[in-house]
Amino acid sequence: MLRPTSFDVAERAGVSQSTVSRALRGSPGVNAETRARVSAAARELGYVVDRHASSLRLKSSETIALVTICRPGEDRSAINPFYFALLGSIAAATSARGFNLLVSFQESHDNFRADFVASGLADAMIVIGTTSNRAAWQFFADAQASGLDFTCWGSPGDPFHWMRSDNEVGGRLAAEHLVARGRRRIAFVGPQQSPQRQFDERREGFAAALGARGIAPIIVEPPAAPDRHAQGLAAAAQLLAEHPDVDAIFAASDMLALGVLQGLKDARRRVPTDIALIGFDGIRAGTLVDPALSTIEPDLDAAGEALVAMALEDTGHSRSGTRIPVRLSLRGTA
Amino acid sequence: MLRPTSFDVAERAGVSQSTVSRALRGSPGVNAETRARVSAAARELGYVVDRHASSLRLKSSETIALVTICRPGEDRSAINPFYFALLGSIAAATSARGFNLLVSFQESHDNFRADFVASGLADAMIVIGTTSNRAAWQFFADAQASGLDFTCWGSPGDPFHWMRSDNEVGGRLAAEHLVARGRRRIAFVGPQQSPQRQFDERREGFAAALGARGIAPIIVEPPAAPDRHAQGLAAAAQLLAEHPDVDAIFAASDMLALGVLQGLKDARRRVPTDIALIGFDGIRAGTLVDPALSTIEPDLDAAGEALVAMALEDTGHSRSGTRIPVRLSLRGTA
DNA sequence: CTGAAAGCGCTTACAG
DNA sequence: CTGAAAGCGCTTACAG
Repeated sequence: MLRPTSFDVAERAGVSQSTVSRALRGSPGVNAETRARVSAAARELGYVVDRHASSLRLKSSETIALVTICRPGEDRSAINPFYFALLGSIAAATSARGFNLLVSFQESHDNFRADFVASGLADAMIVIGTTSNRAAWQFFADAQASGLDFTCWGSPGDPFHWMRSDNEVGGRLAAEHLVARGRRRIAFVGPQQSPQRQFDERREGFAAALGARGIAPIIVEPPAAPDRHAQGLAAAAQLLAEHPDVDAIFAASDMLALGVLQGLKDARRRVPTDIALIGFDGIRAGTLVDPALSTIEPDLDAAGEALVAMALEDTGHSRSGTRIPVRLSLRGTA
Repeated sequence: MLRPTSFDVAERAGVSQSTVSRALRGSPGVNAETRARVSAAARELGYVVDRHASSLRLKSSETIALVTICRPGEDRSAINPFYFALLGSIAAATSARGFNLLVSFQESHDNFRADFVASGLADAMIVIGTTSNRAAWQFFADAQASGLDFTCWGSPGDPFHWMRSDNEVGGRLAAEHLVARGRRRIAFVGPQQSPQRQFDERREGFAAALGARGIAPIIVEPPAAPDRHAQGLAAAAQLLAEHPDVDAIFAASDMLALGVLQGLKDARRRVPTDIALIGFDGIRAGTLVDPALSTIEPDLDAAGEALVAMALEDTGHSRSGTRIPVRLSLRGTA
């Protein structure tokens, strides 16, 4: 028999179908012996509750939908590994609740889609991914304006319920460390024109802490390039040309930092001897380069847990604005 | 009104509920004017078909379940990026069919789970992930022995329907390139005791091509270590100690190769001048190191597409054994 | 503590 | 071409 139903289990256990349902759901007030008999029958038949029937009845699917926004035309291996790691930690938090995780990578109007909750497929939606895809964030902003509710990672702007790293603290930690190591000609490399606030927050925390020590950072807007790594590479070249005496760099993300690192090597600058470097994100690839990248590392487990908790909260997203703690992870470059 | 139903749409459009269903599903034999009226009413109400009701009726969920096996205790950012990239390409292939993707990361008996199809949540299941978690592969082998059907990436052994890279060709391409560049003291670094055949295939293709040119490779079993990168690091040290005159290395995976590269640098060997290096997988991190890692790169788009097609086939997995094409991607190390 | 029955929101065979 | 009705497999209020 393919796919036995609760009626089959009932027949085998010699009880009614309603009793099977109650016994298997762990409802109170089912005789222990009856429950055991039902469980045995279910096991023998290989019975598994039909989730569609169950969800239809309960009006809840115990599923989270996770949308990851990509750059148009980008292949999957080029997606910033930070988002994959975040996806993994969201999956862990989802699974810890006994929920399922539906994932969707979206990049253009061809595949923008936000109806996971409307169709009943998911109880809540989380949106993460590149800040650089404006069409995508616009699509979700419009969806939210039409009454759709969801939670984002990052700072896509005002209409969203968001959750993000403690970016200012991260900037301050980087600044304090560089100054304590005697660096004085210090640069910040990061997008100034991003529609999202994350990079601004990192720069502001960094600049404020430097300012308190009487230092004004050199600010470098990365030149246009197809991805953050290429931007970092170009930014390093530009920075060295304009400020050859720079002795420390804080990059707004690890992918930028890895590009900067390559740019410094190409220019024969020694890292960290000549120039110290700190990134932001804590991606694994930072440990694979030489010297290994020092970075501000958000607590990803906490991020996944907080995103899922916030998405599932129906009380007006009271936790919107919660900050994920960060720490300075010192490896080779600073 | 929260979540309008097809009855609400019917009332607004002045037709019966069955007509709404037919119109929205694109059934033939619905008057064009009626269809337009129904579509308009649905749009106005923000109606979306309930997927649970629909799936229950149709006995099909248009969803693929993807299980990614992890190392126990490993955090999400440590998962081999190859599997994240494969996940992304599977998501693309799934989405191209209009299917949903349910993902589950599993690492131990605490969260092993294979009932996605049995519960109706998914129409098919794909299993990918680390070859090193024997308990996990044993769990899925047992599940398959009990009649569960699914498709795997890699070569977990006989009971599975699998799909994998053209590993022998990859080994041959690496060998031919190294010999053509004049290398003669050539090593293979890779696990010999893996329960999976992938690494063996890469070694066999490599050794056969070298053999045809009268060269016998040095075979290095990586020492035990917590992950492939650490294994590669240790393997490089061991290889240099035992065969200081080695002039080329083919590593069975990119993460191993990145460890080897670091080990060579630590030993002050110049890459590729003194020693050439080729990895396998084409992960993004290989482009971030200096020099960038040359590698055998499987066609991930083809892999995702083939895995989904195979999982969805119900005709006895006739495509089992299909090989994903690979190409030699020459970057800096060889 | 257990059973008969209603109903979740669809899809489609059947009748017209 | 359209409508009334059955039924997918559950959960639970209601009755006993």
